[in-house]
Amino acid sequence: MAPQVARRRTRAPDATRERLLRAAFEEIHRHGFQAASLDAILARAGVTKGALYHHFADKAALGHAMLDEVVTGLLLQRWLGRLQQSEADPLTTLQGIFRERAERLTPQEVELGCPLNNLAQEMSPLDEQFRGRINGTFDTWTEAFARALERGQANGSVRRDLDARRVAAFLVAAIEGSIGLAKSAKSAPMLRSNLEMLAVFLESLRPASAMGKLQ
Amino acid sequence: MAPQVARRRTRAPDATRERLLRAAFEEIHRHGFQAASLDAILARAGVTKGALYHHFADKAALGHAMLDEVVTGLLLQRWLGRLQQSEADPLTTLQGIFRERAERLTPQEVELGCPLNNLAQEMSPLDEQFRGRINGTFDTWTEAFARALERGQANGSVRRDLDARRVAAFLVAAIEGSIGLAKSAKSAPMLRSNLEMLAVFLESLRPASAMGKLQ
DNA sequence: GCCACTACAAACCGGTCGGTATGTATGGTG
DNA sequence: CACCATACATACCGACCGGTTTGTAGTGGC
Repeated sequence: MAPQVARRRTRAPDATRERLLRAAFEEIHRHGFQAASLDAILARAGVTKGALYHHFADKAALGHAMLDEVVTGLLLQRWLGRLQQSEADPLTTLQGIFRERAERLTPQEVELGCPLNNLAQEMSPLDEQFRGRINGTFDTWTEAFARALERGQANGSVRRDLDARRVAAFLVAAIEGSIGLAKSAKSAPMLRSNLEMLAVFLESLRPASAMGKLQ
Repeated sequence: MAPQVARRRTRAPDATRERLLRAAFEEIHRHGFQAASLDAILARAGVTKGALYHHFADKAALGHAMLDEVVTGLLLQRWLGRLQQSEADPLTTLQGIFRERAERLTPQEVELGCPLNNLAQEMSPLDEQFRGRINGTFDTWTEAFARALERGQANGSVRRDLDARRVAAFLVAAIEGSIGLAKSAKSAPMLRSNLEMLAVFLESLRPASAMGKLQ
């Protein structure tokens, strides 16, 4: 019943799966999860529905795998890649990260926004599985910032009267909000300005004794 | 061909239109614009497709009208209602607004997030008409904050080395990011914490000469 | 070199979507 | 009171959606 006339390439299941994940990422990044069409994803990946449903149970499973295997890694690499191995004090390191992100903005980042936050805003009220995974990544991110701040508190480079966890959560929220507003305004300068404001804000987290040499 | 058996109530075109706008607002707030079903909106409004397409050209027109006539007003009322008539200095007024919002959080606000930002994140890359309207509202909001800060700069209650417009844009972005992250975390305390952090941040915008009496 | 199983390809399906065609009840106007 | 534009209600449509079924080509193990 299936004519089977078309190309049949050499088999490469892992590569096929990754092509699907990447195509799903790109389609979903632009259209959102619900509005992303499987046919569009398949066309972009260059495979057929048979391949998709061989590798994934349904559209939701594709979305979950895409989150776990594409989005989370990308985000954590972008925003806390240099956080662990940096030898500077945590605030300087964070400022460096923010300013590096501001410099390296791609047009896609401004136009489409943060893939994690996009999914969060779309899916959180609709699907607990999505919300749980997304929130887990936000939590990892926040925890990493918080631990960096705590290290700074331990060695005296960060004010000790702060709740590191709450400051970290604020930073993540401000980053995502800045990306989102810049996307709505289609303005890379707006995003750069907000990231710079965050870097300046970080300066206010240094102990008073350290303020002198910086002003 | 149309049996016309059902109830036909008294005519009230304005009320019907408003019922449609309100139903659209609620469905879209939860599901997003693209995923919001016209049938669900009609069921919620208690009218039929004939009524909808009598009042609006298509789904997009309904969305645009809903933005202009429901969302924008709601947002500006929430976030800059008391900004004009307050007699306190602008920073204190803004702190009051943030803390009042933190106290008056409804479960719906935390679960569903900001309707304007939801639409912004979903529709900005897909539809210039949506993006333009949404961005206009963000702009009005930012401008109102900026003008309040400028008034403070004029009367000496706000530092003059700040770019009021950029600070205002940062505030709006941080607010939206905070709402978005709290929605993902399903956490009203997180939103309250972030709004409080913003209020504290505002304190740092006072001139140095005014710092003494506050610390 | 055959075989069993994996990794797909292609056709197909019911359901839902936004949108339209058509008809009619309502209520102001002459 | 006749008329007619307005304000709907209902039935219907093609397109597309996610998902399933069916068939088969590639491929490692023996």
